[in-house]
Amino acid sequence: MDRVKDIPLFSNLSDINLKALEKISRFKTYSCDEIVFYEGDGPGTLYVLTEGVLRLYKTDPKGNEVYIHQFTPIGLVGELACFENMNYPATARFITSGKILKIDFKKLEIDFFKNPDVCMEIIKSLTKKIKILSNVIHKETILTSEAKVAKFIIENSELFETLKNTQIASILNITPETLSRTLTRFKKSNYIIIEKNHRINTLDPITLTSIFK
Amino acid sequence: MDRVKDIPLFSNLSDINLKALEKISRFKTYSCDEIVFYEGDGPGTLYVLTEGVLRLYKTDPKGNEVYIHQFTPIGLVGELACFENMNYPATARFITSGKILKIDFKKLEIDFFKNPDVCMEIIKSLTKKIKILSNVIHKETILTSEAKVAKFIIENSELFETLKNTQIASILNITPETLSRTLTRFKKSNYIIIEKNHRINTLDPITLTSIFK
DNA sequence: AATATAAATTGATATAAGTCAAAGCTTTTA
DNA sequence: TAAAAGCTTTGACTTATATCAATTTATATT
Repeated sequence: MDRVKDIPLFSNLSDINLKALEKISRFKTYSCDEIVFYEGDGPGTLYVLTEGVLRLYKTDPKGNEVYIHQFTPIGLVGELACFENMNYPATARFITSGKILKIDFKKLEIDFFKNPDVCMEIIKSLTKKIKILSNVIHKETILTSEAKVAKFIIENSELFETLKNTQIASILNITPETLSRTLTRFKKSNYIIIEKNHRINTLDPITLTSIFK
Repeated sequence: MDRVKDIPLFSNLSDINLKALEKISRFKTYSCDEIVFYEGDGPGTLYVLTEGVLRLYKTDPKGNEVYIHQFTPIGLVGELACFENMNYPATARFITSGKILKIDFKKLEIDFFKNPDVCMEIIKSLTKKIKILSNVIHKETILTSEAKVAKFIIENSELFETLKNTQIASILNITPETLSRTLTRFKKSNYIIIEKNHRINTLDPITLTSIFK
């Protein structure tokens, strides 16, 4: 994906608009761990993630990362800061290698957004983002650590095979110790079995679900 | 405000669209404490708040209200649930008397959103909402109780005159006891003075700001 | 003004989760 | 395959904030 018109968000643009867009944007490749923008950076650039996994997180006063979300292609990133002309509320860092289309937002014509198809795509993208944020709020304000772990087991059991417990803990914004203790409790209660290859076997999904629902 | 066309979101609609909209919507007045929708309710209705103050909150497993936001006119409410066809993620309750335009979302023509002005207004409304949610996340995941109170004093000192400490505590999602203890500490450190009529006098805004920034 | 009701304060205690440190496992590297 | 590095587990301890209860202070009502 090396062309602007391959991005669904822009696929319905007229050739004129497309040309204009190409003039004010460029693709950039990133390697793993590279930062796209920092929390607090001023706005100005709209990003379209086209390759790789991009992690958004905030940093608390102790310096800990507070996980917000991981984006996978294709998606708009940083539109809040652009549309509301505010600083980025989170840091974006690639956790794989990746590629992004960087758009100079200030040079974007206003009537560009008047294209109904673009509008609809942006609305879709924004509602998707609201859903993500809404889930973050639920996770961080309503769920206990135990409930977070139970929810993760039910909804993402397959990730146990590929992720270390430290990585899961960081996604859940809990410490590895708390995750370990919670898993041990679930094992002792016979809710789960963790097999040799770190595959998780959910014995009692009903009870586990009742912990977070 | 009793007519659909008085709502800015719809002010640019054609007469035909306006007529259609009027057919699938109706105004409803609410008294204080009335619930508009509960967390978990199925979608289907889009709300436009036209009068009053509408509080959105979630409920944690212990039954406590977790404050999300208070909306004042004019604003869209419940669009996430409609656009994403999911259950409402929070409960909406009027804390004053109020009025709302209820729109039957399913009957809304898709090409209705193709109107560029409506689109732009919806995008504006959505980004505003993302900003709100982004702030909620910041407040609830990054700030300590002390930082929440410091931020509230700096950004909303005028509200001390009209709100009881219990109400402020509920907005900050902390207990009245914690708020009281924090204010006492700030008073002892000479950051603030609380005057007779519950007016707050900020003596050291710089230090207070440094607590949450 | 006297009383009743509501709100704020204070102290004691409980609790969930984080921190630190050591020991035991795995995985990677050489 | 041995050594090193990186994870995971476990125990002891700390911390921030909630909870519960009693008291004091404000506000509203008669």
